[in-house]
Amino acid sequence: MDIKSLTKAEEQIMQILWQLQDGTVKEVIENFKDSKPAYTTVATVLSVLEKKGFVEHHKVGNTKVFTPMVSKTDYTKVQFSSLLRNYFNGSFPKMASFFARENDLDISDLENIMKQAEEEMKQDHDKNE
Amino acid sequence: MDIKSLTKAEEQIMQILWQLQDGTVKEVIENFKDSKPAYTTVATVLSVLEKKGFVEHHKVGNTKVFTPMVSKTDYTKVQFSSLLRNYFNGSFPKMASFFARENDLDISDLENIMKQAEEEMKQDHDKNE
DNA sequence: ATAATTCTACTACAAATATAGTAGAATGAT
DNA sequence: ATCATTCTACTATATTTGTAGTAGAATTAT
Repeated sequence: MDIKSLTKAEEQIMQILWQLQDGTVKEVIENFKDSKPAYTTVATVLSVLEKKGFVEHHKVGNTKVFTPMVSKTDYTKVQFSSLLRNYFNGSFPKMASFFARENDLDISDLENIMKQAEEEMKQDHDKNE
Repeated sequence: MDIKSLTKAEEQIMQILWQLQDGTVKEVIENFKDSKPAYTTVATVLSVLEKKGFVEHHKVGNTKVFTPMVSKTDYTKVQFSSLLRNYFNGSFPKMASFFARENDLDISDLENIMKQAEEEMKQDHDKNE
């Protein structure tokens, strides 16, 4: 089965879980930046995420600890390819030039960016940030 | 007011309108690749899009011709920045290295890609594809 | 001008999304 | 043990999304 899409609320919670590695409902709430949603709201979304295969849980005492089953990297792949396909004709150079234009960068800036990308590549990028 | 997000169905129709420049319900349906939705389905989605400010229409005879009010480029900006921000820490080099890894590219491939990006930049990219 | 076709306006409705309340079980504090 | 707290399970509900039907107006074909 392939990876489903996340809704806004679901994505927000996955972002927190990816960052925490895993967490309880309570911990997820604590990591909400802005206004905290109700405990039950988060619990409900998490159970939807579980149904969708994005998380699993194990119990510690009577508390569920949720763990991502889809890595941020895997979900990134899906999102990235769909953006590339639908908005840049599948061409990464198109995307790069779009970025350059949007930020008023010139050729030398682009070259600089490539250098940084090379640096990034040397690191183990699989832990994602 | 800033640009809202598009749902799947809405996005599909916007993609067609962006491609056609403008079009009637009928023309939009004709441009559906796979199974064509009902006339009224498309009409309903278009009126939602109008409410959201994504399209406007003028009449030709008694037929509505819909025109995008948000350009593909503007919507691309929103989508692109949100992906960059949420999945690459806002760093384009990170995104570039992600792309490189995903496609087993090495440094020289990346340089090549940059060349292509430069070429893209020389063209008038505002008409988007 | 009458029939067939095409569109619009309005309405309908099931499924998904976003959000949260309540009741009661489990756990912890004194 | 009893009270307070914390969690879960289940239920609830408003809103949005996806999809389309129906009635009737406008247009086109004969």
